[in-house]
Amino acid sequence: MVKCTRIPLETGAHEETSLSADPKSDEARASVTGPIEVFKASELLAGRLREQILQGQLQEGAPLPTERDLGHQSGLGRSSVREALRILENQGFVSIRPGRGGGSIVQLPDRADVETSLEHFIRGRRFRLRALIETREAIEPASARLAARHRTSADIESLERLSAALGAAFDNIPEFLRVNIEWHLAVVTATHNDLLIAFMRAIAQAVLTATDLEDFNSDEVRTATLKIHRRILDAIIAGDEEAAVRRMRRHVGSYARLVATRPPESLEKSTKMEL
Amino acid sequence: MVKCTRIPLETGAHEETSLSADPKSDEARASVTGPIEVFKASELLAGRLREQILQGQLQEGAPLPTERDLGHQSGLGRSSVREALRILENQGFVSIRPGRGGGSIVQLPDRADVETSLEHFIRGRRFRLRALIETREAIEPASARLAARHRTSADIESLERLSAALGAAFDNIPEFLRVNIEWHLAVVTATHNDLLIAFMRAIAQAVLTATDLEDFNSDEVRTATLKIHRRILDAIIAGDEEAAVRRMRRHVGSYARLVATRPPESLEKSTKMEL
DNA sequence: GGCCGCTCTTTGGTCTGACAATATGTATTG
DNA sequence: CAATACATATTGTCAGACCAAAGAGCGGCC
Repeated sequence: MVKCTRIPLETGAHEETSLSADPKSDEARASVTGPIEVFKASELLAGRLREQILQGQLQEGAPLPTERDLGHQSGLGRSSVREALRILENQGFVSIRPGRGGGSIVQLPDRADVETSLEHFIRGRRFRLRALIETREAIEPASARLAARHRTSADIESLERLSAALGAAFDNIPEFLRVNIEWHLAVVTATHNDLLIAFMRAIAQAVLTATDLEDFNSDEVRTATLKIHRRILDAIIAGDEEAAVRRMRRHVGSYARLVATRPPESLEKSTKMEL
Repeated sequence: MVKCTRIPLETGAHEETSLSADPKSDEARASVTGPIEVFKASELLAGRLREQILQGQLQEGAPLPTERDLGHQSGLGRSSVREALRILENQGFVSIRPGRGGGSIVQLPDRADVETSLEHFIRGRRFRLRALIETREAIEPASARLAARHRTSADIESLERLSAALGAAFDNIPEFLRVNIEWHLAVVTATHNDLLIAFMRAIAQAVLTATDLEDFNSDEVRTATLKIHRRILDAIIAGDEEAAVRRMRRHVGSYARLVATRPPESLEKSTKMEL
């Protein structure tokens, strides 16, 4: 039985290249063909299904055919179909459940998928503390502005609760740091901008572990943190965008300066360290 | 042969729950066990290998054992091993080549992996034009500052080249928009911050298609674009962070205002439209 | 001796068929 | 009628086979 090329999908790398055409010009043949990409059957099937999902031909919640049916329909074996589904599952396009009535149901990638991807990226490239801080300085002030613009009463309530929890954890430094991150996440959540939320959540964990082992959380720093948090939150509640962004910029900026003035060794330590 | 539970990996969901313990209290048994997560063999293996890579026990460039060897070592069948490798490949942790001397070699997820993930996310959730613009307004001004701080001569050269190309494409609107995006990408690239670069690249394509079909690219708008680009670039070259961030903020802000004042229908159109 | 081409071997890519695990539906039985 | 047991559909996994790709090594030719 023919193996590869019998796939009845539009392969995309099949375009009738007519190898027998123009066989004379043997020299001066300067890269008529770009680097030919070879696609695996599973990748082709996954791509095809993904495109159907993205273009709305497969609605969210719709069930895909069973693995065996997909195999018959596409002319592929079950293992190839399964690998395709594994790809889609990993990318967040289907969720698969075993058992009767199970199968693959269509969904769209959500924040969590982006977050794990970003998390892998950040964890993989250590050394990125500078990039993390710079990114925070980009995202958080803008988020404060958007939070002031879009915050709901639920957002405010959540922020107030976290603020109280932060004050209560004043003497428990690890807890203080944890709640602190949560507070910052709550600000970004109040933007109701999934893109910013996903990005901030992804770097939050990394920021936490980077700051955790540091001792630059003196009483004064923590007291100042509580104070500026209060003022930022007031601005957000009042809907004062300019004040919110200004105060948040100062807040994360002072943190960044604190990190920047640390002796390199301690940074070494924290960044090498797990991240 | 035993099937599932014989996996010699630390399953993580195996913890000796001792089903026979305390069989008397039949009522009032309030959730002793959280929701038990069931892991597939391929997921376990993929997770184990991923962790080894992230913790440096498997260096970048190191070859993994062959699929058959991995199967023997883990006690799994080859199909399970292959599905695990498909996951890792998809996440950017290995690259696989067929043929003799081929196999799986370890690598770390790079920008491209993050970008595809973000791209899927953005394409999946249409309706996100507001989020895209807000994110641009967060990222680009900050990027301008960092570009002014970290730009190299190569960055400047690239930006100058794109500026010239943008001027040359003044009358070719699609080309103008394309080069325009490239110019903005070049600014972010000059930050040398992979996180910001990945994020911007991911939204760039979406921004382009969202703005493409709009007619709010009048002569005046394009002329103004060229002018402000010049001024931003001057600030970046001069290393004037404050000017760079201020001008860039005005630039993307005016764009955002332009979009915001459009009649909703046209936004409808562009956002529904493919993205 | 050095280069070209052939074959050989290793490796991933795919198919097939079988059985296990799982979850739902349905009949059976007290 | 409810609880239980069985039937069934579907994913999860394994084993073995063969195909396809691509470097390794060998041999022949100049």
